[in-house]
Amino acid sequence: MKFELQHTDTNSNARAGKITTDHGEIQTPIFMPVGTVGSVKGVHFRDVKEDIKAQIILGNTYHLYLRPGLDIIKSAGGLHKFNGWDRPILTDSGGFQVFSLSENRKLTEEGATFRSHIDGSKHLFTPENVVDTQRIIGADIMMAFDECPPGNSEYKYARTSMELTHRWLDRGLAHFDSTEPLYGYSQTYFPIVQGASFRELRTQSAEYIASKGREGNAIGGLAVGEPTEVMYEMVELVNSILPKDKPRYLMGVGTPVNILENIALGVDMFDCVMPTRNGRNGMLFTANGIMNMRNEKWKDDFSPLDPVGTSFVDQVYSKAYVRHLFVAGEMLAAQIGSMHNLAFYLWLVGEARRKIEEGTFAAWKQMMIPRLSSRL
RNA sequence: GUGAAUGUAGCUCAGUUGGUUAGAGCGCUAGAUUGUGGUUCUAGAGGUCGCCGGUUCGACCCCGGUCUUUCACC
Repeated sequence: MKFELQHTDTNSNARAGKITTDHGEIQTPIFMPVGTVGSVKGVHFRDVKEDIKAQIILGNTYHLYLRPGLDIIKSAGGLHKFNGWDRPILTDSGGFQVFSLSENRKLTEEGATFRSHIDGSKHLFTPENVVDTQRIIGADIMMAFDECPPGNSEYKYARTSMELTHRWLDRGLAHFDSTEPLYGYSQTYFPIVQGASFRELRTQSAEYIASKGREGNAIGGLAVGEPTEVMYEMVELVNSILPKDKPRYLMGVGTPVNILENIALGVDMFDCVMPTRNGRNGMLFTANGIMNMRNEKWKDDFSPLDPVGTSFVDQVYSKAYVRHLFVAGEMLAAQIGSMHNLAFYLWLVGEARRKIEEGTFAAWKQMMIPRLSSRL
């Protein structure tokens, strides 16, 4: 993987860059649709590519390991071959899911034991076997196995957790560096900054992660319950320490406003379930504000779903029809909502990139923020 | 025709020896959702308790009448 920093904004820390992987290039800043079990829920890859214009998607180690399982993915020749997506894939390590989904999880120095949310079976994830799993999946970018403490964690817990994450990182890196990709293309490994909402811990963690000199770095443990302003404060602090010539990935964030604010702070990569999960349930983000498509007020509004939207669904379907589909519980509603939101997110980061290249990003961001958070 | 049931929120139903602002689920109307279990939470609106009369300090509840629906019998 290579990263080329192409433009830096004059009035903020926003940057435009290019990541090159063996599965193609990624223009940053970028949003990565979440494809947990190897699919972007409800959307064909034809549309993810051509309509939404996604350049990279996520997969999830925890989910893919449990189902369909590593034997199947290995037999298929990796996730790209299995699901037919031929552009880059990033896999989350499963650390977050072990803590948010599974039952009876137990942390030890060795790793995390947990019970599957599917059948209750018992499993152990370690920094080493999570590398092996991501080798089998064949992710272009794999993530370190970390612990993600809640946003309201106390200092002592946050510090203990961060220190464990750092020790796990060293083990994961050692294993990564001593193993080879399985399918003939290169893979890279991003470490993750933790430290909850404590400046001191975030500083320590960012310095530790930066010292590893990897090809890209991630910021985890944010947007997990802490106030939004605290998230921005932590990102600003961490980005002042992480190297400028490596991509920075803010995990799990966020709303359209969160994304613009964090681009301004120098973040290059984002992923979030919000466009898909909320889209499936009728909450649509647009350049002019947020629409809840279940609202009664759309029942006889036959204008296009989003007149300035870039997805075909925005022009082909009316608001009234989409409301009808949501109220009726029609699966097409979920598909339309997901496509619209993802296309909008990709438009948003693409537009941010163009404004950075033009040198007008900061002003554009200030103009956009009140619009993005208004309700239609 | 006779007998027995039934009637409470838009729907399906609880309800108390007769006691103050009559409840639930679903639906409806809104809000939430940040490294995804195709969701899940939260709040709100909505009822002259079939109708008429009676008993009682007080009736959704007891009594009489009447109408509705259902079942059984002749």
